[in-house]
Amino acid sequence: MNNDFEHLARTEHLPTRIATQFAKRIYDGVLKPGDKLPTEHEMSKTFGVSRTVVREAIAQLRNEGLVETRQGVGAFVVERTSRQIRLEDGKKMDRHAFTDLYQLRVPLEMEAAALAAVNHTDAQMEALDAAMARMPGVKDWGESGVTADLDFHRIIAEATGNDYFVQFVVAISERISHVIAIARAEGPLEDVISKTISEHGDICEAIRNRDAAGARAAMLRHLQGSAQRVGLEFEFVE
Amino acid sequence: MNNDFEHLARTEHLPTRIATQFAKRIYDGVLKPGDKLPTEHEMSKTFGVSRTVVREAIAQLRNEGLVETRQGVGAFVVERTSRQIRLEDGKKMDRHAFTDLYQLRVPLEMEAAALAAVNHTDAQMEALDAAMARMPGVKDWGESGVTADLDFHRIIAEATGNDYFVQFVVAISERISHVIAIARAEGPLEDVISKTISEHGDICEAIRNRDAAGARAAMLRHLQGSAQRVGLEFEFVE
DNA sequence: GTTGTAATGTTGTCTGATAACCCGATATAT
DNA sequence: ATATATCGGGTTATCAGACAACATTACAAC
Repeated sequence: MNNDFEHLARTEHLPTRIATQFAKRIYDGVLKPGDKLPTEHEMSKTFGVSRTVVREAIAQLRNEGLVETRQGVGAFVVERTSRQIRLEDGKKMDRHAFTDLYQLRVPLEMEAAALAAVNHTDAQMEALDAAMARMPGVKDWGESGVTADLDFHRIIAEATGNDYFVQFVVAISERISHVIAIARAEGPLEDVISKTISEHGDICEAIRNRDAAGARAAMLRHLQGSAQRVGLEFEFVE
Repeated sequence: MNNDFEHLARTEHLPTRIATQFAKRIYDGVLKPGDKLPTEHEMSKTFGVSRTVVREAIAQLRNEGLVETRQGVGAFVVERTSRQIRLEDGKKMDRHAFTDLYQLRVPLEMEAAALAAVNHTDAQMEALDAAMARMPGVKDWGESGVTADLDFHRIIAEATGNDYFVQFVVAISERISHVIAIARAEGPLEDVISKTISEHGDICEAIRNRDAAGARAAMLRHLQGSAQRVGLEFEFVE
């Protein structure tokens, strides 16, 4: 069987090529929400591939939240408002991508800290204290250290009362922390930990006092300190 | 053939059930990065489903960025640092989810405006002016109005020089704008448009003058104004 | 007019086969 | 002895055709 994809990347496998093609049509508005995609049989015929491949392509679109399938009926383009928010990011985590991601992280976490200061519950404050209490026990910056740091940031995000912050902060900080754990620090470990604890403490206190501006500032100092400890420059416009 | 999924939701179709199961194992650390998944044949046998289903399940995991497959070798759990950033968001866009998303948008776009003020190129400034010039022609807040507004915000994001901002801002503002287009405004359309133009103008000028703080403030005013025009309250901690 | 039923089209799943590919083992050549 | 070439087994990728499950529509029966 001949296929019609000579103009596309040879490396990508068939289902991805087809899915990409339809994704483009959807984003470009050629296929509008509610529109029905061709049947699997039709697509199989027009693209010159087996139904297996077509099905996998459609599954991909479904996973990306672009279409939804109904058995016995067909595949339909979903409403824009109910699409997933997702970031493609094939990029390697080189130094450049890393600083860019860090740059995005900063305003998010600052705002999260501010909102947490205003909105946190008593239970969340306790959870934050508990997370802090775990820090001094950290002996290396492997699993336990990273996890403890991650927990701290996640709990703050949760204290905003806004689930979007939790998802974004967790996704981003998780990714960054693991890089940090590898790219690791200049200077002795004790210094890193003690400084981290001290900065976390500042944030903690500001939140406890429901001091939004203070929390924001403390978070900025922490992120700047953390970045500096791994020898990273990032631009934050005052 | 009998299957072993009675304990799971009956509604989900087979591939999703299997994929979910493996995703859980990965997130729980039972399967660590680098680990090899069972072969398709094995999984087919142990789960009591056909290889078609297994393949689709694996494709789903691959789309979620959790595993990567190598032809002739197998499927492997990917490193955490190279996983996609993605936000699950099955939620309906009710008023509550909308304000939450808006709350996330604000600090992002403020920072984007500030960075754009510092980093923009001449070409990007021209693109911004061009986008502004298109606004007065908007007659309704349907396709053209939404697109023009979206363009404005996207160009600012691009002017940060940081691709992550582009992706986040586009994903979020796109989603919000389409809701706004529907939920539409109290008050006459001319007012909405003229106010939008005026606020965009302020942002534009601040960016032109490379006034980061001004851009940030102007963006905040714009977002607050925009929210207010659709009768939305949101919390932004000063 | 409503309800039951058959027909049809579509997605979901199954089965078995072939092609493309990777990797290690063995054989061969230098 | 080392390097290279070839082969074989295992795995994923794709193909082909079938049946099952489900939705929609049209039509028949009441």
